[in-house]
Amino acid sequence: MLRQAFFSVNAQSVKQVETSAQVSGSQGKSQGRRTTIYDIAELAGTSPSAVSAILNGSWKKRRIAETTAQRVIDIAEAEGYARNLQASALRSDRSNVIGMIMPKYDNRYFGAIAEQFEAKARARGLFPVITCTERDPELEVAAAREMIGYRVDCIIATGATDPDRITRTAAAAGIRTLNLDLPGREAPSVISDNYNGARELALLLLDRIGPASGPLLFVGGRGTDHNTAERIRGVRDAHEARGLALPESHVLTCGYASDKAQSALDTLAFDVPEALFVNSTISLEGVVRWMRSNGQTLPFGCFDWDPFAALLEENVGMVKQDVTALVSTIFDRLDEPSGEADVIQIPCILCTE
Amino acid sequence: MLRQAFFSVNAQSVKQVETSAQVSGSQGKSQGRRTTIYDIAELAGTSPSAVSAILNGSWKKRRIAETTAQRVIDIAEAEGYARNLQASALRSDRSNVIGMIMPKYDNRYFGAIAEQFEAKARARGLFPVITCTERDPELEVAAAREMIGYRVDCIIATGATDPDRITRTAAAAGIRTLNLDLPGREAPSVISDNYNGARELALLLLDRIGPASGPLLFVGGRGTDHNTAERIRGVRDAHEARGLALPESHVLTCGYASDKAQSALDTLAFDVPEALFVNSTISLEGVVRWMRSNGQTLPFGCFDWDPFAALLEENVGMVKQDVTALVSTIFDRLDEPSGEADVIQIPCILCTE
DNA sequence: CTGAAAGCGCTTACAG
DNA sequence: CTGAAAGCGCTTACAG
Repeated sequence: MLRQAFFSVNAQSVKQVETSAQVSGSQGKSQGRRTTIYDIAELAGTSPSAVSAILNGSWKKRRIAETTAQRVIDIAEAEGYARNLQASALRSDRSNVIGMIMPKYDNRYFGAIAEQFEAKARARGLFPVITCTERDPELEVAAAREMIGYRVDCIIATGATDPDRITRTAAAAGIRTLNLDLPGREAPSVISDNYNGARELALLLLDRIGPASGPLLFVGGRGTDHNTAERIRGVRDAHEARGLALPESHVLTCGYASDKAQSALDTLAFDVPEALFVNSTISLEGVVRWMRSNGQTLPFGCFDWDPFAALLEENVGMVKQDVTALVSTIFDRLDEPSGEADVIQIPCILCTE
Repeated sequence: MLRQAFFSVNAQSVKQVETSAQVSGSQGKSQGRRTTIYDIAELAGTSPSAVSAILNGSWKKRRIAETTAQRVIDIAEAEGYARNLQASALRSDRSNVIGMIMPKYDNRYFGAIAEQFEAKARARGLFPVITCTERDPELEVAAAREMIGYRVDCIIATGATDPDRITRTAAAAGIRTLNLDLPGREAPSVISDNYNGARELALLLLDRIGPASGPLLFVGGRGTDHNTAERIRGVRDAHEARGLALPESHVLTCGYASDKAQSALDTLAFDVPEALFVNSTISLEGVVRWMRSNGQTLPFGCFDWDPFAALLEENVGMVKQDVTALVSTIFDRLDEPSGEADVIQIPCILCTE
């Protein structure tokens, strides 16, 4: 670990830092109180009420003189005024913060959801706040409680293990909840059409390996979660459509961690089938690692898309969830009046490469 | 798009939703005011001050009767009380929120930083808040301003285009700033040792293609950003160490988007060199797409690691940045007294597979 | 040892 | 049309 003055490693600029330390040191606390609307009111020769209205944009209805408004805005700028949004939220009972709870950031699906959620939230004038809870049910409610404490306007529970618990906790504080990716019974949900996505991908795989070839091996996910259950149902129906059966032994719901998938394959009690249906890119990491270390090159399909996994030679197809539609639909549901606790399903896109 | 009652698609559970709509409707607003410390004080027959102390944990120093404390805690629980953290922060001038600004969520490096940042923040009793700014300098300061408005205790600017602007904006409100991944001159920074990581990877590539083979092609990144400049310097020095020169024409700093990398290769004015040094997994996406559509299989090395890209046949090596060390070092710097604006560099890990 | 009171920085009906 | 005043839900010195 190297420790050095700024850019000193860089041959291009050996210049030393001069002001920085003092600057950051002298600002803030030592400079005394932060500027408030009272300071600005005094400076501008008007009332705090007027300043408040001008600075939060509600002044058009207040018929405040254009010149006063401009003066106040200029002074605020010059003073480096930053409205205290906590105080504002406390008083007005609207935080303008929208929270999202997310399991992980380790795949493109959740990453894309996070980015689009933030963009859409900002477009509505809301401040987006995301927190990731590692698929841990306790952490999920703890994070929800925290967001409730900060009085967010709404919580979107993405891929939550127990969305209904979050909904009930939030409801007790008068805060709405919406479910994304994994459905709940007590709040509106938007999820992918897992059944049809999985069914199409399974048909593609079965037709690739040919009619005489046995059943697929399903790898990954939690047997208890709604999406995995639906995908298994889709895979099973695809088998049936081709006159095959999917035995229980061929369904390895070993969880989402990649090691789990790898060791599930290592300890398989029978010959590995001719093609694999992998239930997430995370599980796929373990599957491909297992193939590489066992000299196998089995065709696979994966529910969820990743740009590099798509380029692997064994890849037959990937199901890409329609993040744009998912996120925009969840924002539409924010506007629904009462909030029927039904679920909207969004079709997936099958990417064959 | 299907819209349906919960689970009605699912053959396993056709049960209809009964209570949900009413439950979420009757809670909150319609139920009247949310519970406050005054309500609880009345219920418990004690003072709001005592309730406040008990519920925020400061009561040990206040020698409050064990029984009173327990009674208050039970009542709070029963009433579904959620402390208003805004009010608490406003009064105590400590929000206990720590903010992070992040460019994107579309690669494993930033995803891992986000997860570890959150874990470490929670371990310190801080509420982590991340917001992603799409490499847009204006959005970066806008997001910083927003966080300042909510009076976060500290902002960590990760991979920021103009960290110093964020530092100055925050300093005006008395809020500290720390830089991660990309350094600034006006706040403490923690970054990867880009020079040595790039140099080692370039040596690996050069030795792979052999002594007679020409220079590498450097693809991706912004010429203006510190990390890219350092990596180019490392690649250049590696060439020199092998008695080669890296011509300017072989440095394609075409930005971070994958399309940019692809079209930079498409419009290359000379024959493509024998191996590529790719300056991020995002650029690598475009590079590999270009190779696939041009029937090329050039060995590449990439600065940044991705589990699937690592398995591509053309991959020679990937530089994995040490996220654990980066994040724990940035939290160490949070504890430093004044805040020297120097930069600490963390060595990278070269993954050859 | 405990509670009453002031005040954090805003917003917003309300009276002038 | 504008400003004084009350109050959002807490915390914390301070007096009893």
